[in-house]
Amino acid sequence: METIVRRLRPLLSNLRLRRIEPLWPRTLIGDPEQVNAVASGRRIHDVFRRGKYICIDLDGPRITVHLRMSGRLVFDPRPESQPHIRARIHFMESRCLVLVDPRKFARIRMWRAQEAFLPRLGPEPLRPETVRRALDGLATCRAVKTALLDQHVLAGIGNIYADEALFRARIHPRIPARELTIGQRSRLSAAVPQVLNAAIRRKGTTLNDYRDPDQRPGTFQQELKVYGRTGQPCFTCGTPLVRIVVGQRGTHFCPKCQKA
DNA sequence: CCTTAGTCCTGCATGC
DNA sequence: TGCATGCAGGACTAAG
Repeated sequence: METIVRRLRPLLSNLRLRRIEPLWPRTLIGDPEQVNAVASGRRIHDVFRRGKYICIDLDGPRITVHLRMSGRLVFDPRPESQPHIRARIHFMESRCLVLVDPRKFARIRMWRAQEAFLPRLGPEPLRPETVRRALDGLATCRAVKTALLDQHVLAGIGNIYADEALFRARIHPRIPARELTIGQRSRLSAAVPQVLNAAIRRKGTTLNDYRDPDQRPGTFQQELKVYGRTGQPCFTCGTPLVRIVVGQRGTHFCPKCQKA
């Protein structure tokens, strides 16, 4: 999302919104007529990211886009276009931002200025001190991996990056969050921002669907140590990596480096 | 409040 | 080859 926002910001700044056109009804939350009545004609003055939400601030209201797993944004697509277009955001300047999403999970939402923007999200996990504070605030017996994925605890960590951070911190994903030792907390606090910032430098992780608004893939998949490597040897110790389910999520780890 | 399970969806991998 | 089946997954909601 960070990579997408960085690409999107210069493309969208100062454009004036004409209309949001949902093609799959559930993609746009709320009544399209009302949404457009509020948002139409307004100028974009900021584009940024909060957690996994892309935020587009107009003069007053805010548009958020959540791409979930398979969503993509395409700016000014060629006329021949592509399948799975779920919504189009049209601008007065004859430009267009298209949401493509095979699985139909992505959502666009308009927020009025006076209402609280976004769900209650935890802090951004890009600095060790922030992550450390969040981990120390956890009194939960849930698995540490489940806590990392909880957007109320920290906002923006997805399944891939949770597995990668836990591997780098040498922590078993099922350890109850409140039972983490001081050493484990320190290692995880360092590992989470390390993984996320490295992925941002590599412009994201492209496994199947992910592309930036210019349709360029990321390259962080080359740096993955455990995610999607079930049965392959651990880069540290050679032990075959294991896949389990934690909090209904596929979870990849090294049974030797990440002891229970 | 805390936690878990179910829901939404389709493309792709797998197996017969 | 063709078909059926099962699985993945982020956030929300309902239920325990």
